[in-house]
Amino acid sequence: MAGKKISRNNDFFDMVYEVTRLIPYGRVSTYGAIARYLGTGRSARMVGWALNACHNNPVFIPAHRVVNRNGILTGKHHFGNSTTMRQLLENEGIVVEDDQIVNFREKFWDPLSELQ
DNA sequence: ATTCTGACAGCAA
DNA sequence: TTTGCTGCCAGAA
Repeated sequence: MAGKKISRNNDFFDMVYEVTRLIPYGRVSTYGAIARYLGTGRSARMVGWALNACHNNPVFIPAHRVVNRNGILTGKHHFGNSTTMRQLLENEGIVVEDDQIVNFREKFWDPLSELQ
């Protein structure tokens, strides 16, 4: 192999993808929670940036299960149509009203406490 | 190398 | 309560 770098080694991006993949079906997490789990609690924006490039990853990543700390679908505009993210969530039994997850507190999955 | 930007979060008015 | 500004970090131009 003549030094072909498809994806960087375990970068922050891959870490984000890995955690995001661990979010259970029907549950959601937040950018800040993932960032905090990775140790860099103040890089929540980087989590979003990483998910923005998640299409580079061959593995499916349930990025629709990641919302902001208020349970709002701030990244819906990055799923092609503005309704795709909401549909994906509702498909998993999550109720979304006005771009916000209903009973977000109950659906919230925190890697810090769940994965320990 | 320097500057800009962003799928956030926290805090001040 | 809602709105707006600031800090944050890493990648892209």
